[in-house]
Amino acid sequence: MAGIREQKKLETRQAIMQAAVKLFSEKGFEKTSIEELARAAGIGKGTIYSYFQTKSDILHAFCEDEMVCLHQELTDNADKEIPLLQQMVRIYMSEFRHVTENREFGRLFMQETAFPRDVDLERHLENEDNYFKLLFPLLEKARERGELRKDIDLLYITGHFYGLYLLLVSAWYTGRVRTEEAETALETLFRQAMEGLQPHPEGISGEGKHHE
Amino acid sequence: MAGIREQKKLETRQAIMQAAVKLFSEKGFEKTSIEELARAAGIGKGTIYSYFQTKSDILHAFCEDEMVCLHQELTDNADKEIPLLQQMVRIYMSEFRHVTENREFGRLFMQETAFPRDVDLERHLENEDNYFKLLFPLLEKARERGELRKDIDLLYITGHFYGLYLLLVSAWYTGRVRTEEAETALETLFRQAMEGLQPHPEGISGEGKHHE
DNA sequence: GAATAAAATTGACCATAGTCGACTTTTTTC
DNA sequence: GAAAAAAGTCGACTATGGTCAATTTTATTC
Repeated sequence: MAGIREQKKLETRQAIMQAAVKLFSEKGFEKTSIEELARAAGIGKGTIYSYFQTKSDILHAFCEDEMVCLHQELTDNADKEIPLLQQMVRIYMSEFRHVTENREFGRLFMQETAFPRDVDLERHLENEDNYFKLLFPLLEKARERGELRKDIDLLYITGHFYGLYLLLVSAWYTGRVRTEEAETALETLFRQAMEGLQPHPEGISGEGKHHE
Repeated sequence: MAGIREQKKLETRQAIMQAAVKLFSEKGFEKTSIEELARAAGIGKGTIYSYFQTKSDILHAFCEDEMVCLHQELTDNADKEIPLLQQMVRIYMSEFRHVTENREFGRLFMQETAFPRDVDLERHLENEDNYFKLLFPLLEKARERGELRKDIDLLYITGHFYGLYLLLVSAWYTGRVRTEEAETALETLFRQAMEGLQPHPEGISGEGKHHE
């Protein structure tokens, strides 16, 4: 019976994660010691390190679980027919809400996601690939509908949206954008990215170039 | 005579910074202990904490010195007459080179810059303001030349460029962009942001800059 | 220049992230 | 089912970031 062991491993991991979520939420990440966490999970301190390499790994594991769940949800609910702009706002706002739900969790997650340590690269790239799998079909559809230029690599397109998303989260952490304003801000940024920052050649959509 | 004391304070700070740069470069940030650093600077461990609040503060102090220096340089060398696109590429590439010169330094700096801890907010905002002071005049000039839409807030314009810069650095840390490719990638992204991601109404490919 | 006040320095000390070899439990082998 | 092997658990131990009361150095007052 090779089952008992694996069963137990899963349960222990669960116990750690549950204790972590509870304690981190109650007292914050920094204020929770590993020893305390171990006690709360009903195991020894050393055991934690056979499930996670570092303290922040525990946090990341949680965030990643959330993200996987979120991606699944997004994949299922993706409405491929509404305009790309709205699709993107919807997707990134879901992520935004998850990330900013707990300020400290989110900060560590973003720091690690945007500028990962070399140790975490592999895990990170895998995660990123999931993203592309989610986004590319949507972008292709949008392109077919004529909403996207055909001379820009899809990777670059995702880059534009992701860059602006990073900006939004950054602005949230510096207090320049409040939670309530976030969606409007993101939509504005995305729309501007679609339309371009330079004036439109023949004064088409919306804005004039009235000189002086 | 109130001079001796202040003189010494400056010298000690210098000594710490020098030792830090040396040791951090040689052995990396994590591997250098505060005690070691203190010995190298010829002072006691506790003294360091009357100059810097935390270990990473030492790193940030260094990075900020660099940045101030860089900003000065950029302000002096800014050529307000060349196209905005090139100005922006030049500015952000200078910063990119500084940040990526030392991988580990840069990572911590970016993590803290993009998603600052609440403790560091004030310092961060001050830094950001310097940025705006550098960029706004350039953007205004560009706008006068008809290179920028007039219906977008300048803050948003800087946001677009900064977001794409964040993306570039992020892509560098994940290995998706190599150092040699960075400038081309950034220029491409910036140009696309200027032109917009959606097809141009009259099939004009974006060169439609009838200036002069 | 002696006495006093203020500022700066220090290293012993504390808390805790992470390690490691001894120990316990499960699985495999015969 | 007993013995050996493998996998998992544990907490004492190490290393280090950060604190603080005692000490030394500098400035001020008379």
